[in-house]
Amino acid sequence: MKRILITSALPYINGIKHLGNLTGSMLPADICARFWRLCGHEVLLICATDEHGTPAELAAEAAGQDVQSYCDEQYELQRAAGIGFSLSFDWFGRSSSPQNHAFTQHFAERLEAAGLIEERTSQQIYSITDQRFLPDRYVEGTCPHCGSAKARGDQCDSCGRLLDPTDLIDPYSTISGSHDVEVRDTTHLFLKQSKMQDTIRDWVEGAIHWPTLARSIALKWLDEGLHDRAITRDLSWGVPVLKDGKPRPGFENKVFYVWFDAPIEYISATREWAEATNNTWENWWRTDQGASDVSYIQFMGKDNVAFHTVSFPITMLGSGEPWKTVDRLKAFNWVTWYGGKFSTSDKRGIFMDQALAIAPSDMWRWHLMANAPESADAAFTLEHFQAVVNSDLANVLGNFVNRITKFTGAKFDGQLPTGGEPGAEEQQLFEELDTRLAALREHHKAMEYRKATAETRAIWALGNEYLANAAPWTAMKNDPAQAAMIVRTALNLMVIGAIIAQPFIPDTAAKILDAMGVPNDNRNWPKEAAATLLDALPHGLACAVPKLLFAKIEDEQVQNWSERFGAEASEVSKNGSYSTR
RNA sequence: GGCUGGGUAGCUCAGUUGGUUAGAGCGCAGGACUCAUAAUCCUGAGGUCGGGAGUUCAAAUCUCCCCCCCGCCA
Repeated sequence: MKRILITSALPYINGIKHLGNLTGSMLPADICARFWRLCGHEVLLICATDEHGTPAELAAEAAGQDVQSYCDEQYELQRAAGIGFSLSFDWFGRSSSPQNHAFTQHFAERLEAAGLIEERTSQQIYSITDQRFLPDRYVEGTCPHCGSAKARGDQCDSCGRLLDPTDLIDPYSTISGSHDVEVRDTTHLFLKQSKMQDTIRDWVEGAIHWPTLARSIALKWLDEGLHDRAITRDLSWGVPVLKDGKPRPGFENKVFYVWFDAPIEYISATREWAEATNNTWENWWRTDQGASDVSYIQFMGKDNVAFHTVSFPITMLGSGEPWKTVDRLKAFNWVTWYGGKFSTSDKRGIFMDQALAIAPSDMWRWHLMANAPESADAAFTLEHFQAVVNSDLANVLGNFVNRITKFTGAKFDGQLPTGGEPGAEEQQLFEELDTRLAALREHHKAMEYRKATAETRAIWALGNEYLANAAPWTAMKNDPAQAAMIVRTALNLMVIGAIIAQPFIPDTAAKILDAMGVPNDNRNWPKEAAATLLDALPHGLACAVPKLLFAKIEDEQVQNWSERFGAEASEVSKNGSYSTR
């Protein structure tokens, strides 16, 4: 039995996530976790909300709430959405937890002790109206190079030049629009990433199980040279900065930067889980306390790769302590809404709660993984969703289950028939199933979910093919024993089809397995040869006809959703808000 | 401007270390069956593999140049 730690990138707290966010980390992490659990391994699946930072404060303000209660509320909404999608997190934590405060402060302390932290003073724009320092992207003004009036603090879109907010002429706050701003000195803790250059390079070069995309991103950062980064901010909501257990002098009104404390929450959330369930977190994260045999897999969107392959490892390795670092990681591209970006402000796209309100979670899970943005961005369209769901789920799987269970009900009194012996037709089926099961397993191990769904579907289709070839309705007339054997084989095949479908469509798979009375212990990933698997159910077993598994999606529904969610070939806006933050 | 990734049948995508007639699903056409959610099964049509040049007995697959798309970085 292996021990497998799986983390999903943390969804940001400012509202329910859209389908793209779900597809890029939370859903595939869940698929992966479910697969390995079915294989009998010990899995710990961790996720949490990422709650700190300016966007959270502003979102709370916009909602007319204090940050704490805003986060409390949003956390519950996101947790509920996760449950709605049957995401099997062992723990869904919060980066604002006391555990994360403690770990974040601990890491900072260790990094300082290792000589990797120093205080530096720099100039930033302070908005008197908003009473806060403005992060680069919240300052706009006139570009000193090209004169464009709409240059952002980090970059001018007009001439493409990178800027420092203090370069801007007549800067103003994008929060309030106020020009009542000034340049102020502010002191922050800087993490001397440059000193970790060689350590990180060695570590990345030893990471042989990473996809090339992740490696190249990490190496690119290293080749360009790591910059020292400020890991604190002038905010009140976040992890306080301490020195010897007390507020650090000069940092009373500062907190750690959200990107510093967020990944640490992977560890903290594990601790939250351990404390709540009477388990231990150390044997998952400390290689000196049992974590050396843990296999750690991370899921994330492409935009998060650098933080997971460089920044977070610097925190861990820089501490000088034996932390478990990532072994394998899976990064996804974007899901787009009809080729454009999902956009909250333009009401374009579907969010997790809305999705659940219009179709069952299994439909979304299946479609999103069958079209996962693994090699490139993938466009989500309602028309494609309808086509895939109707074909794969309703027609191929749903109809197969329905036809064989109904036939059993009508001709065999609803009992798994006995009698008859498998022949050439079955032999061929066994061989094909063996081949396909092996392939499916490999695709899951490789975390290739487009391929895994295609293979899963092919196994369901085997059921329809087999019935067409074996034609039990014909055999029924002249050779009842033969018909019994065919029906028995098909019912067993249906159960295998449900068992292997569990990672993708757990709710539906459970309906099928429940109807067949398959006990939980017998729902594990199939290991035996097909010949054995296809006569595994006890003869005489009562087989119920499950309620219709999938109602087809009608054209009128697509039409209706289209109008509701702004489906149209949207213009791709360069700065659309896709990211979770 | 630099760097990933992508550009393969109408659509969405596979194509391992270069090697016999380039594959799958959907869609389309024809046929079969009638157990089933007018579902299913079989067969077929359809591609000069973004463009050009080169290496090779042989290139979607390697090299060079160019064009287009998403993204990251400067």
